[in-house]
Amino acid sequence: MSFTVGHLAKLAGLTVRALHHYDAIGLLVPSKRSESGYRLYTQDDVLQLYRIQGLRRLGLSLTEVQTVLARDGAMIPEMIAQQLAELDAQIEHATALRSRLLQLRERLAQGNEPDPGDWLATVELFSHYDKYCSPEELNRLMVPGSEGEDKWKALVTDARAAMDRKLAPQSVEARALGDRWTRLVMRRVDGDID
Amino acid sequence: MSFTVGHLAKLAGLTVRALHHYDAIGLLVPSKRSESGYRLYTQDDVLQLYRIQGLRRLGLSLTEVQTVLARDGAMIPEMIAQQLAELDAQIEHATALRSRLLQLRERLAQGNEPDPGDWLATVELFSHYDKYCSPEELNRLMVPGSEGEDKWKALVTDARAAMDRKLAPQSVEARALGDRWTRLVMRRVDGDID
DNA sequence: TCTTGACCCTCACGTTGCGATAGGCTTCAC
DNA sequence: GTGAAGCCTATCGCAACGTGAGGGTCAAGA
Repeated sequence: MSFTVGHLAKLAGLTVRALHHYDAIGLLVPSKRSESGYRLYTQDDVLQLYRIQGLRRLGLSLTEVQTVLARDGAMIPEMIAQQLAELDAQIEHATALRSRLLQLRERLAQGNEPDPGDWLATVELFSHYDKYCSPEELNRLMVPGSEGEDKWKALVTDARAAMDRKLAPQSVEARALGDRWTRLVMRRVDGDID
Repeated sequence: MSFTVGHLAKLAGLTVRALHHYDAIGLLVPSKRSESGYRLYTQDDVLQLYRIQGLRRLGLSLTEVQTVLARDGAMIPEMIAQQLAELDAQIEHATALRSRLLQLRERLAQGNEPDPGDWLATVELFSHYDKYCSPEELNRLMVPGSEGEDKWKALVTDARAAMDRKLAPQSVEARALGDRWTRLVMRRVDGDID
């Protein structure tokens, strides 16, 4: 009693190509081949495939599935813990991104139908705000004690105020801000600090 | 006033290789080259890179960024909506997976330190339960009105009861269940229904 | 018997966003 | 003038298959 790839694929709800792939990487090698070279899967193979699918449904990669099966299922608790940690990180990340998008959408909606170009500028400003006002990025560029430190702080303060006032991105003031900022950064980079 | 790749990379917080890549795919082609072939980025290039990074921080792929920039930022609202939808789906998926893992962990913890092999069996059973007791999968295999329909229903009921009783996966009863299930599925697939 | 259709086989390239070499110029500072 | 950075192009690698291309195999019907 054995299955061809097509049968097994239908049975397991995946494609023939996927089974070919599993075979190629050694994850599920059919126990037999017909004389003409057809893959023949036995009942044990089917069971193994179920195990594979079970682990995949827990979010493991094919490689991870392979090692878990190789170790005969020891270390499953560790895998679960790891998966949970990754999932939590993922969820947190996605949630943060989501709230950022909501915030941006609101901001764009308030500016009553601006130029298409304005949207881009807003996104750009928005992302700068996000990027350079985060402590991490500030630390990266603002080596404490270096010459321009106070200028940076002033600039950041001004920029933050501008964002809060919802300064039009095309305005003279906004351009001036961008200019100040560009000049500072260029000095950093040209001076090759870091 | 222009930047070399290295400078721009440091400035933007990404690698030289990434900028090479952006160049290769036409996302950010430096406006100039030095005589010896060095990439030289102008201020406008830098601004474009900021736009790119802004859009990337919203979760867009490089291709999406490219089309948004090509259309001069029109369709940003649509992109936002789409991103939000994808994020919601992602969050939902991750959350579901998370709760599944928690459930499994609990189940494994309750079985006081079983064989390693038992873990695998439990995962397998668990995943079957998950898979074949979901309405979607049942529909796929259980063509209504077909001959074995009632047998399937009985089997599913028994399996569900077994899961609830936390039947040991190695027990005779569990094996019998697995057998019944295998036989039914094989009839389906061999009979080439679908 | 021949043929048709539904299978099966083995390559092998495409996807995403770069990382990681390899082999070889250029430029700058000492 | 020479060594250390920094630049160039080109290519392989990664995850998990999708999607053909080109060609055998197998059961059934005309």
